[in-house]
Amino acid sequence: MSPRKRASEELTKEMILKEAQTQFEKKDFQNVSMRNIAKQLGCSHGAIYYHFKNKAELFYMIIEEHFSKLNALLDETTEGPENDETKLKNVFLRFIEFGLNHQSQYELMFMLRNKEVDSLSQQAANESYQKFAQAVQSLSSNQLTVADIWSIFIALHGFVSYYRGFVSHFEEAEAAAISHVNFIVSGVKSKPKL
Amino acid sequence: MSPRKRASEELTKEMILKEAQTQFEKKDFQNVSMRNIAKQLGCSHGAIYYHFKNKAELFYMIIEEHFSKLNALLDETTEGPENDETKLKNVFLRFIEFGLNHQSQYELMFMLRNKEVDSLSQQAANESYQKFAQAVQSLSSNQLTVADIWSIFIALHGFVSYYRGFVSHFEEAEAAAISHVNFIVSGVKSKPKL
DNA sequence: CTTTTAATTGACCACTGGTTAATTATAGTG
DNA sequence: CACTATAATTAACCAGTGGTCAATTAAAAG
Repeated sequence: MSPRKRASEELTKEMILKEAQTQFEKKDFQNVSMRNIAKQLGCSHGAIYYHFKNKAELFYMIIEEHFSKLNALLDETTEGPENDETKLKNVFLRFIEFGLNHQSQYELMFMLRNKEVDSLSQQAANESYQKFAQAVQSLSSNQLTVADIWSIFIALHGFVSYYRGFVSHFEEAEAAAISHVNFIVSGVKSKPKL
Repeated sequence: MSPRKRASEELTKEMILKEAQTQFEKKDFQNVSMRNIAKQLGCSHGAIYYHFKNKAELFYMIIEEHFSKLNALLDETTEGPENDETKLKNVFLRFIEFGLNHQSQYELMFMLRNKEVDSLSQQAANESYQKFAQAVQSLSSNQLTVADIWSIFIALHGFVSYYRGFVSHFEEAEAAAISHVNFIVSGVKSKPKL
């Protein structure tokens, strides 16, 4: 009554994570269930619990991965060959792009404050923010206070959290994103020069 | 096996709406259920369905009410006795205050794009936004484009959607809100005068 | 005092979802 | 080949959800 799969079809952590990611692209995280992940993988939902202690552990691995991705993205953009203002705009734009192209993950990373999100991911969020703040500081030739940079982040976050669910990919909101980024940058430029 | 309540204890639409509001203050809307509303009211959940067709109808009445409240708030602030710049800041601040003091309602009003929110409330959201845009336009002595005003709204929305769940009342974020509003206003002031 | 009428109950349905214990087939090992 | 560790299946449990409806009963109307 319980045939085991051939070795070639054996379930791996990676397969489960990948399928979860796939579902995250279509639904928000609340609607991604262990049972449905299993169904799509063609395995029983119980099997997943052999590889992951519980749902939280699975989801946590995913967001950890995405915090790394975001950090890498920020570094990469900051170290690019363009001039500082272009790079600053790119930091803003690529943050938005990241948020809109990984909406469910972004939600877990920056929008949930409930029990679902534990202190570990709060810490990861803070670290990513610090990276962001440092990038903005170093790319701007204006006097920006800590509060200014925070407001910039909030403004970008606002864009992502408004358009998420409304568009499914960054490109659909790209024009609006560029306009928003220009608004922010023009505000930054009004600050006194260093 | 089914005693009916005395007249003095009879259920009314208002009681149900009020209890739903109370629950909205503690939990986000996803976790407010017909069953729990009934439990707190000391009635059976079936009783609620005598007064409301379904959950959507109940929730919709609540957000309708809140769109009206927000509209009134915007009018009130715009028509105040202060000078334009103060009033502009107040419009921003009170929008944030509204969002943080009615978090679940704000979520339904401006954050949900799923099936849960129908086209009717989308329309109400647009109307409220138009009111906001007009207020900003009329209170600003600078040349603001449609895109600029949209960016301002997004920046405010960002504040609300970041702090919601993190603080439970506006006052807890008031200092940060003032700082954010000042950031926005200083950006506005860098635009050419009319 | 009797008949309406209106409000309420509670059982029921059909779901979704996480989690776990018992079970069994397979793969690797000696 | 036998044995064991492993990886999977199954079924059940538990807790919740929105929603429906016949039966009941309190209050209102006559």
